[in-house]
Amino acid sequence: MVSTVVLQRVGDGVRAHLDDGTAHDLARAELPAWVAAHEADRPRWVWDEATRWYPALLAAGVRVERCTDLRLTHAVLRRSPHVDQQLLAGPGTDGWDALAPVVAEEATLFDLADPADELDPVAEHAAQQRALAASPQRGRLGLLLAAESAAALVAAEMQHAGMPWRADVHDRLLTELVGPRPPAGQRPAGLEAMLPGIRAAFGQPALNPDSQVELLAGLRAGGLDVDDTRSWTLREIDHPGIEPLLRYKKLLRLVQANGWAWLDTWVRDGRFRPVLLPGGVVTGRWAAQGGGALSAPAQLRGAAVADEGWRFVVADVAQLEPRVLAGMSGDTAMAEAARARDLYQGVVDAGVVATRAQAKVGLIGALYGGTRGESGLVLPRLARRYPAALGLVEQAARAGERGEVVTTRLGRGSPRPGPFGGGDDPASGRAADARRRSWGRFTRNFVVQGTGAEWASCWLADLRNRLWRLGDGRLTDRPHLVFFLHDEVVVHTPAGLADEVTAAVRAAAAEAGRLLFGDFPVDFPLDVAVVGSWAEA
DNA sequence: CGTACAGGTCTA
DNA sequence: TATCTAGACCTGTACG
Repeated sequence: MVSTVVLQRVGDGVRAHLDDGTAHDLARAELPAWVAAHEADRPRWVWDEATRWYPALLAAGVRVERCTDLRLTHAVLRRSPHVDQQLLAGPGTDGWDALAPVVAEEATLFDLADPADELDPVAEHAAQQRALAASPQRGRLGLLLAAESAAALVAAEMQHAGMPWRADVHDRLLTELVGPRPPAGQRPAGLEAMLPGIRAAFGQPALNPDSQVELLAGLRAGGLDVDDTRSWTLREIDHPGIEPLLRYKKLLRLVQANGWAWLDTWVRDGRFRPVLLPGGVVTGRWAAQGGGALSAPAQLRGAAVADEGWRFVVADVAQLEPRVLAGMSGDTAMAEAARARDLYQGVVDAGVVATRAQAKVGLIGALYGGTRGESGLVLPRLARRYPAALGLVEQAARAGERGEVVTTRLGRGSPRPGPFGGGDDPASGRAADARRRSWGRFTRNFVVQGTGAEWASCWLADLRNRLWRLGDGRLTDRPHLVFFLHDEVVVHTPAGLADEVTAAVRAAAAEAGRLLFGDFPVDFPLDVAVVGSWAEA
């Protein structure tokens, strides 16, 4: 019975190292069947990097339960202050540091030149295991490594399945907003028709709102005292031309970012498949490439439609980060407020502030380091009532200002700052202070955003396994994840299993809370919707 | 003429 | 007296 199998590319083939010390050489084409046969033992598959292995397995219909993604785990261990870096050091360290995921499909054509082939996954795995075992935080770090690796599996599976996306619906939505698709290089008719009114309103017959420079000049020539053309700047101005101009800018932006060109580029065979990169952000959040997956516009989510006979289960956790802060600081008063479905209302009900809006800006200010305006006004009251929570982020900020590394709940370390500079003259001293405070805001947010990302990875990892057990057959025959964005998931499921999926999503959230915070009573209530289209959630 | 950057806007 | 975290990505424009 093997518990670990390290996979390594050797020439054109694959060498599988079992933990009984034996190794098996396989042809590349034999791998999926071999993995499928051994998956019955539920081993942990260890590979250099999931995007170099898992897509081909999924394409062959093979799903694995567990893996170690050495690139991701290496990155975590390298930056964690809880790890003795000497134990990780070796001749391959620089190579592992530099290893990048395979993003473009064409990259696989250049397999032969892949720098990953120079790396030794067996040696790296052994070094990582030694470093982990020697860490005083091995429990939490081990959980983080497992969660990070599971996230790599989720990302590959989501790309494999794709988000159902109806090009015809998308086209209809666009047409309703700006008219039918125009010839390349032309404005849609709906936008073109808005121009005369806007130009007349500002008395600028040649005004071109598509150019920021021309728009700014035109508005100033028309008598408006503005220094930029941002929406929130223009919104403050009382002028009859502003409303149609803002409407024009919003529609133009929509067409430019998610119009027909987006559809042509990113939707194939009824699926939207962005490249998703777990751990792609320093805080541990996922990054994405292609199709602007991190900013999928709410306005067009109606084009995401579940297949015939299928449904979406859309779930998001409200106010994830304040809840995470309550858990990691052990602040029982804030956990009490988090018992409410709406944490901000919980703060109001506790008599800390008068309105929900105050609770929201106050807490967001605490997480981001805002001190101005409304946020600054209510901060002292929050600090009195929630000393542990506010103290934790305050300490993280001070540590960052001193140039120290801060860590998340599970031990992800923040990057080290560059030199803050400074000098004898007042100007450079002020600049250095500004950089210090700026870095403090970053570390303040790092501990919370990063722990939020850890909670989300644990949620995903557990949910993934629950979903698998709900169905039969291949991944895309069963309920499966199709989208994830920081604190929101979309599951595509046969309609008959939607209720079970809903229960699974909730159970996984509860499990994630236990994994991170043990018995500490902080809730992570979900908003869950079973819908036919993403827009209905 | 290709690249880099500024400005802007979308997401959590 | 300070423009509050993390991203992606589009266009127009300046630059080498």
